[in-house]
Amino acid sequence: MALRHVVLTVLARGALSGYEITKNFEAVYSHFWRASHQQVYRELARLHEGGQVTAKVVTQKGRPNKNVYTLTRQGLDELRAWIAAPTEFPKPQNDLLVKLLALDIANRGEFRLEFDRVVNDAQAWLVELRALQRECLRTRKSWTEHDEVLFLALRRGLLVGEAQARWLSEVDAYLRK
Amino acid sequence: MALRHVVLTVLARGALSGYEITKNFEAVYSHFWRASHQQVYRELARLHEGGQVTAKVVTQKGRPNKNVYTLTRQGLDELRAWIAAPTEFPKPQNDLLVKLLALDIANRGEFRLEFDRVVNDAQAWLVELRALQRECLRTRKSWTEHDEVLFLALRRGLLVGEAQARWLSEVDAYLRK
DNA sequence: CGGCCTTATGCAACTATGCGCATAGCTACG
DNA sequence: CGTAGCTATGCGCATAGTTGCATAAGGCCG
Repeated sequence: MALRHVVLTVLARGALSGYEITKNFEAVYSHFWRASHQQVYRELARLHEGGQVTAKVVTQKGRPNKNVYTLTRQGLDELRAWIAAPTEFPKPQNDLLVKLLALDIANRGEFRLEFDRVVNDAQAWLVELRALQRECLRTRKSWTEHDEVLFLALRRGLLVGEAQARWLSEVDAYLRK
Repeated sequence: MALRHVVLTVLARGALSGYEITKNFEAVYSHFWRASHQQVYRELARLHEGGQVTAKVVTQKGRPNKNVYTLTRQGLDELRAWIAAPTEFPKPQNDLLVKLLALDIANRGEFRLEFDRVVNDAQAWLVELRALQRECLRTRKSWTEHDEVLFLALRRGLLVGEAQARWLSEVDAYLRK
C-alpha cells in the first residue's frame, strides 16, 4: 500500500490528471519515488472505485481531454490514518551484496567490470545530487514549506548515496587485497 | 529475479534443504536479505522445475525427512551470468519521506509519535549492528573469505544506517523549527 | 501528405512478493 | 496422555510491480 498513498499525497496538494501525476513523478519526485504511467492510472482507477477520489473530465483544445482527480474527505482521512500508522522497516535487500557472496564461483574479471559500473553510477548520481543541492540552496530564501521537504528528500539521497559510496570503497579495498 | 539468485548463491556453497536455507536467512543472512520459508520453498520448486537444481530426499531419524537441493551446471551458469549482468539501480522509495511530504495535511502530534518510533527503531538497529561488529572483530584472525564478505554486509548496514540516522536528525531539526 | 513527437488513456499478461493457513512426525515436559 | 514446540513442507489468495501492446487527437517538420 505504498504507491496508493503516494498518489493520495500528491493529490492532497491539488487536483491533477493521471498524466500530470506521472510527469510529476518523473520530474520533481523522481528522487524518492518512481512509478510508470500504467501503475498510476491503475491506482487512480482503484481510488476512484473506492471513493477516495472523484474524477472530472476536462475538455481541452488542441490536445486530448483529461480526467482530473480530486481527493475526497474519505481519501484525506485514509491518508491521515496512513501517516499516523507505523512505517515498515526498510529491507536490507541489495543485489551487489549477494553477488559479493557468490564471488568465489564468479568470473572475477566480469564481476570487476560490473562492480566498476556500479561505482561509476553511484559517483554520477552523487555529482547530480550535489549540483541539484547547490541549485536549491541558491534560492533558499524564497522556499515554501513544500520546497523545504523536497530539500529533505534531496538530503536523504545525498546522505545515503555518500554512505553507499564509502561502502563501495571498502568493498574495493577488499577486492584489491 | 532476486530471491532466485540469492537461493542459487546459497546453494553454491553446498547442498541444503529448504528448511536449512530459511534458517540461514534468519540467522546469518538476515542483514542483507529476508524471505519467508514459503517463498524459499516456492523458489526451490521453480528452480527444480527449470533444472537449475536437483533434489534428493534424505530420510532422517527422529525428525521428518527433508529434500536436499544441489546446484546443477545449468544453475551455476545462470548464477554466473547474473553476477556479470548489470545490477539495477536501487529505488529511492521511502515511506517516511512521503509522509513528510503530506505533513501539512497530517495530524502533527500523531506524526511526531510515528517519527519518534522510526528514530527509536533506527537507533536500536544501529546499537545491534555495532554490538555485532564488535563481536565480529574479536575473531578477525580466524576469518574465512566468506566471513569477510559477511562482514562487508554488516558494514553496509552500519554505514547506511548511520546515514539514515543523520538524515533523521536533520528531519528532526526541521520539525522542531 | 507522411512520419514522428507529445499529450492522454488504458488493458492484459506476467513476474515477484507477502500472508494466512494447513499438515505431519517427532520430542520433551508435567 | 495432553500439549507445546521444533523440524519440515507446501498451497492458495492477495498485493505489487513490469512489460508489451493499443488507441487517439493534435502539432511540427520536410
